Amino acid sequence: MKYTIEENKIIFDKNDDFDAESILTCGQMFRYFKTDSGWTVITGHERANISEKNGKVVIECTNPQRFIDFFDLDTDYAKIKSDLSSYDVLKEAISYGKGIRIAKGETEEIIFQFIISQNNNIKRIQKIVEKMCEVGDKIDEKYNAFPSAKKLASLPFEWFKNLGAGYRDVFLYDTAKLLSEIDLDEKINLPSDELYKWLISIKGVGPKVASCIMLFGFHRTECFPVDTWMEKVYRKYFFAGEMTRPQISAFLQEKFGVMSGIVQQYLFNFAMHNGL
DNA sequence: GACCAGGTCTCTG
DNA sequence: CAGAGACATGGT
Repeated sequence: MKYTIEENKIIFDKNDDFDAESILTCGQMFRYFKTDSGWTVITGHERANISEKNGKVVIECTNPQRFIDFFDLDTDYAKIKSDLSSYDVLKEAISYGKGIRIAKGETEEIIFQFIISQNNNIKRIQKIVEKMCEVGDKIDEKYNAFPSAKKLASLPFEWFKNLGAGYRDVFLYDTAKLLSEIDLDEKINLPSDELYKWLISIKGVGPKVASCIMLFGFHRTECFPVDTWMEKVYRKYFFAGEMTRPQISAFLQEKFGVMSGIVQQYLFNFAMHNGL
């Protein structure tokens, strides 16, 4: 996508390949906020305010380079959508969510946040996440960063109990200890099968959460997370016999290859917002 | 007051 | 390996 950088702003023409609301609310991140002029999104220690003015999209932010990467602006989503539209079953979902892009989240916070997401709803996930951010580094007057694993590992179990996270509190506590003792950067270049095995070895991380972490936290687009919504989608549009969720994931992954994660987001977004 | 939410863990056959 | 039940909490 063509864009220009002016000081702390990324600016480009309003177009069909970028829709802030779709990108932020399609279930790949949790720290976004509706504002008077548009949206605010937080990733790591960076903040962006997205608005539209005179046919331009303006991303005013703490770090333009980070948000060019975060919003994957150098990837050609027009071509991706064009290619994927050869599948009839995807046309409606792509048309509905045409402005979606897969964001590149911060790995560590994605791990914590998707552990919270299991058997939970997005509103409550956000509430718990923001509660955790009370102990995060200050970004500005209004927002804090999500706390680091090291910071979390320094807090007593009692603190986790009071998050309102329910039975997931022990998962968060254990994961904080675990992540504070390793170097996540060493995981970035692991082959996907090894990365997956490592992730599901974490308590509270199963096949679905591991897939989400790989897709949103490691940008492994060959992953196909299957949750309640995707199971419904499978039954309605792809049914090829009774399967468990991991089997459905493998089946669709086989079908869509490296496009899996992107396909999944179009379908998930469409299913969630249209109820199926 | 069930039922569900971007599931996972543990135990069992 | 697949199936069943438990699991905290908050919203319809």
